[in-house]
Amino acid sequence: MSTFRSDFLHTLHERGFIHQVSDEAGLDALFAKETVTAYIGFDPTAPSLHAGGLIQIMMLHWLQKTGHRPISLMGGGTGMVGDPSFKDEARQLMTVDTIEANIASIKRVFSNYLAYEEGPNGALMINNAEWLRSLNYLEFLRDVGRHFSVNRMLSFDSVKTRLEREQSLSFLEFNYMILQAYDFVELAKRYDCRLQMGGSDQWGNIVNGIDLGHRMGTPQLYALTSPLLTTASGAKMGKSVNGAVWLNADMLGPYAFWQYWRNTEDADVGRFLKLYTTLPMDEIARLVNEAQGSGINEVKKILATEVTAMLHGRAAAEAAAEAARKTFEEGGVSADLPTVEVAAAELEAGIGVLAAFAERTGLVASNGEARRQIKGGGLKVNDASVTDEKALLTARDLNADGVIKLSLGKKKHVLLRAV
RNA sequence: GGGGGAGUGUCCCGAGCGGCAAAGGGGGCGGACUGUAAAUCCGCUGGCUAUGCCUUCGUAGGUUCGAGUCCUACCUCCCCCA
Repeated sequence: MSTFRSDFLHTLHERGFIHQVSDEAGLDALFAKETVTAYIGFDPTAPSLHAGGLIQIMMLHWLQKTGHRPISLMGGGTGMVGDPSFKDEARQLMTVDTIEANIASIKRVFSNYLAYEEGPNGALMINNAEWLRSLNYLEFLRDVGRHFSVNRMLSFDSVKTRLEREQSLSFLEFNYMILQAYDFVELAKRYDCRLQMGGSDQWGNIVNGIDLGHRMGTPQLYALTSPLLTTASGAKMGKSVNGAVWLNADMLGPYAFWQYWRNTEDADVGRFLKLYTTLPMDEIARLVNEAQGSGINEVKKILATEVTAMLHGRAAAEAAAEAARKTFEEGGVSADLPTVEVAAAELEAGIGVLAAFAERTGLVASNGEARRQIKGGGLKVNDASVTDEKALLTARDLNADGVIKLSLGKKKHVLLRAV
């Protein structure tokens, strides 16, 4: 279990990526012997992946880095069905337009982690719409459907909750696992893809693909899943104070992304360094060992900067780190904080604090929320608590840099800039 | 097909004799303590042009001064019988 000969499995294991593998010895031997092609599927359910999906991307990254060929598979076909695994109700069906738009948007982050280039281990970006959308129903049933036992499909944990209580499982969704299995076989045939990876919730779907491969005459296929990641206190990865931690910069800026990692719980720092950065293992060990008490904050900054640098580039990561330093350690104002512009004339006339926090910057959801926060001492203008909900912000509140700093709590800041 | 039960604050779970903006949790947000951590403690957790107004308890009607609460129909789900 713990000693792998191949670079790839050895690396994945020591960094904590492995939850389950279908045939450890066999897969290890394969990786030690030849360049292996492996894939992970991404469903286009939103215009961006979030931090929860980062672990999958990192697995592909290591795959390529250890000399093998990664395939990032976009679910342009499977997205039309929707994966019911471990969901307690059906998702709303997406239109083809939405799916295509989501894929185009999701794709953008991959090139930061994978090299899409010619060559034996150049990464491939593939869309399963390519073969799924043109399937002929009757042919598909006869060629592929006959290999599936409904009895067995009903026994999977991934659909059990749906079957035993709550909501119904539509025939449409029930087909998802068949399509995903078919994808694996199709990729095996077209690209000699031998391994499918994914989150632990994908185990059943992946194993179905292996079985289908047996029946349809592919070489031996393999499954590898990563653990379902939660923080040390049990929260799911990828949620932050403002909602999901999106990877796309237009949905979550580098500064906010950096902040998410900066706020990692102490107990998670070592684990996250291994999973989400490419720092060498001995250096990670050194960092974690040296961090005594509050010294761990320095390590959290390294974590945040490394993770952000991979996604948004080194320069953006360092700008985010610097913005945070000015804001938190000097109590000052950094021009790199999120900024909202207002017309100088409006500011001259005066903008109500409630409007400034709610409508203009969206720091709070409504005027009512702003009032409550004022009562609780949560809103600040230029670092001074707001006590009067009728107060007006005017040009006099602009600081030397021509901005007004609005804060919700200690961590969320937005600058109001007059233009 | 027959019988029984259930759908509650658009994050979730859940109480609710006809006067309810609706108990209690969880989650979330803010405050205190700290280290931009965890744990703990405290406050808040429908909207608004706000001593008032508007919207909310599966959907649509009805009874009533007044309905989450009663009646009718419909939708969805669960359980038992066939």
